[in-house]
Amino acid sequence: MATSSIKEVAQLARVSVGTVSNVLNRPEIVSPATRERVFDAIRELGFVRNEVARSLRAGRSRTVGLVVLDVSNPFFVDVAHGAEAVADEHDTMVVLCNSAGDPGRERRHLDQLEQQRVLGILITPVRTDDPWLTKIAARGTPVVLVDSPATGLRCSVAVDDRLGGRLAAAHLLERGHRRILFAGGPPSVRQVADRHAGVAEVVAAAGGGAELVACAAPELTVAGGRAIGERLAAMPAAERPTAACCANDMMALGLLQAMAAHGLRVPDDLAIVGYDDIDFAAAAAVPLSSVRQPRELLGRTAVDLLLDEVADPGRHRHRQVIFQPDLVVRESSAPRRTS
Amino acid sequence: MATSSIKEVAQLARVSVGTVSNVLNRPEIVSPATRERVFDAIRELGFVRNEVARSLRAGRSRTVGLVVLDVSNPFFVDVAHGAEAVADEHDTMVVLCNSAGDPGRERRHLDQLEQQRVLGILITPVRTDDPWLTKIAARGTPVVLVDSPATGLRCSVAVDDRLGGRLAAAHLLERGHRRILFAGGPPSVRQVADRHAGVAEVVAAAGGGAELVACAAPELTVAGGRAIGERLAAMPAAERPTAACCANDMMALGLLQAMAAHGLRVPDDLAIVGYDDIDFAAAAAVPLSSVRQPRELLGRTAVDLLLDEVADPGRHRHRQVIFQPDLVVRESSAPRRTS
DNA sequence: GACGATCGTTGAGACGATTCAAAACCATCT
DNA sequence: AGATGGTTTTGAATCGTCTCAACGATCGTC
Repeated sequence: MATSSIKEVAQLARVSVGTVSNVLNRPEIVSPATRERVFDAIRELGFVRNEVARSLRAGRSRTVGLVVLDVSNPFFVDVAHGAEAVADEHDTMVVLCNSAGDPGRERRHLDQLEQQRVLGILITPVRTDDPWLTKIAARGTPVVLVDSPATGLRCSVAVDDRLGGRLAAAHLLERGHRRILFAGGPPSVRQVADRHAGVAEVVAAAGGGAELVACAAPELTVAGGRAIGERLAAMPAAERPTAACCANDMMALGLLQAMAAHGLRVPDDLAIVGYDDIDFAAAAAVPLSSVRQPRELLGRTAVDLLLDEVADPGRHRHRQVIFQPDLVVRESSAPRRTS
Repeated sequence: MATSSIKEVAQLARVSVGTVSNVLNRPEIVSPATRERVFDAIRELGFVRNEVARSLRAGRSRTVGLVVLDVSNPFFVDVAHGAEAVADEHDTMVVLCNSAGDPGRERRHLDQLEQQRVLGILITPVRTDDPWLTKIAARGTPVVLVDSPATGLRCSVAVDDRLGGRLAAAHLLERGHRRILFAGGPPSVRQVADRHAGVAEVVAAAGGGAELVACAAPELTVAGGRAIGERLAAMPAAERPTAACCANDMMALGLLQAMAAHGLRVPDDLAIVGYDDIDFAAAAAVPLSSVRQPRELLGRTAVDLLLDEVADPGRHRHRQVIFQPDLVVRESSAPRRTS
């Protein structure tokens, strides 16, 4: 019942603790007979390695922290999945922490992770370039920004959000839409600002009477999208935009639901393009066109960068990886049957 | 850069390590002057407590593991949220692990948590009564089952799924439906089996030509619900059930989407009742009626039970807490306008 | 000025695993 | 018998923190 230690295993197997440790870590240098005796003892005692002691001795734990903005957003779940896959290969654990967009929660998680002496921290920060992150890194815990570009001081993986915005807008313009809505969220969120900028850029360059209407919800959630949808439905049809770029898929889903609730058809009355291409997007009542991000790859690459830094901090060069998004066209922005 | 230890702090503050430890843990027994000197040293060195060493010394880490079936299901996110709230109050961390319904992944997570010497493990197991859980508990890591009733051997928190099924079915019968579908998933999942049983019980007792049709998807996901919806849409209208109870809200959403895609109206052509009452349910295109579970409370209670056991394993008595679900009626099962 | 009592501070073990230089063992050959 | 070389095994030191018995001041009291 009380968990047994290496010492008790040694006693039972009549060897020294050093030998037990060798059996555990380099079994090949231990003679087969001894090895077997030790394994028997381990089995008999139900010995479970104490990772805490290992970590103390090693000076670091075999764990990386991943702090995300919203665990309920499937986008981050997928990022986490990718991170876990790579971490697994390196016998490392990922602990998922949810800041929920709250700087206080984020800070508490960071403190805990630092105290746990994690290998490193992957984070989508609430505020870009929080000086606290620099302090943490300076104290020896590498930090990699996820879905957020860094300056040369550290590693980061991100997706070109401006390009994503351009892709979405260009697609809608090409489909003949002239009055386009950007359904955004808090402009303090960099991802939103960049996507908006991309859309604006293309619309401005289009000419031919193309114009952009912006509308922001307080949160990047389904509810936020619904709220914007309500406002849209209340507009006279003539003034209403004919297409919408959404800051993310959750909002796009909300918008879609609001349209359905008011008897407006998608894409006929309103074409919609989401962002993230979460699995829900393809499965929506009207399958959503969306800007796809390499979600798992983001996670995988983040861990790669982190482990590279950990393996040899001397040789390591900070890199800022930027991926290209691409557009997945589905029914929600199909060519307009009307007019 | 190299993180500094209590020893260096002591040196800089010209006190013993014991005193630094006292400042950290019982500041009131240290004289104000010394205390200040130590705090200054801590600040100057950017000292960060080493939780690993603390855990080793204490014999356990201030962490509980929470292993869930599916992080992308908002139900579990909410459970985790509740757990975290209580854990926070006790200066404890929750690490969220996703088994994704895979026994192998579950097992790996359990091993890791045990090696980390967590305070205890909260788990929604893939298979009920996995003997491995008993072994873990016997070795000294308390286990609490979540959303799954236990026998007297350990604590558990769960919701009466049979009752939930009865509530959903009774509601639909009361609305005049006679041909009712149960949209389920893998019958090996206890929650599904119980909900099904509850529905079946009430339908059987109803008489008046009430009948139950069962249809199972391979997964309790949106896609699973869609698949069932496709089959439904393909049926001649006369044979089609007029109402559906779903094993969870994800499936209900999928079903709803499939209906919309085929031009069938909810609730007129098909009334739908979901299960879990996740936030998406209320925000769906047609707001979903659903059986509500006290999600956060499940998490809160699980941690309470766990910490009670940890605090005094001697006095602790295992308890099996069962909550009552209740039905939330929304548009998706509104009275039928037709006939 | 001796004796306690009180209050702060100290320092020596733990905790459990890893590491590594040194010791022990064994077989073989001179 | 002794030297040689190779393989196994050992045991002490270490990681950073906490705990607790013991120690030293300081003060009041008689």
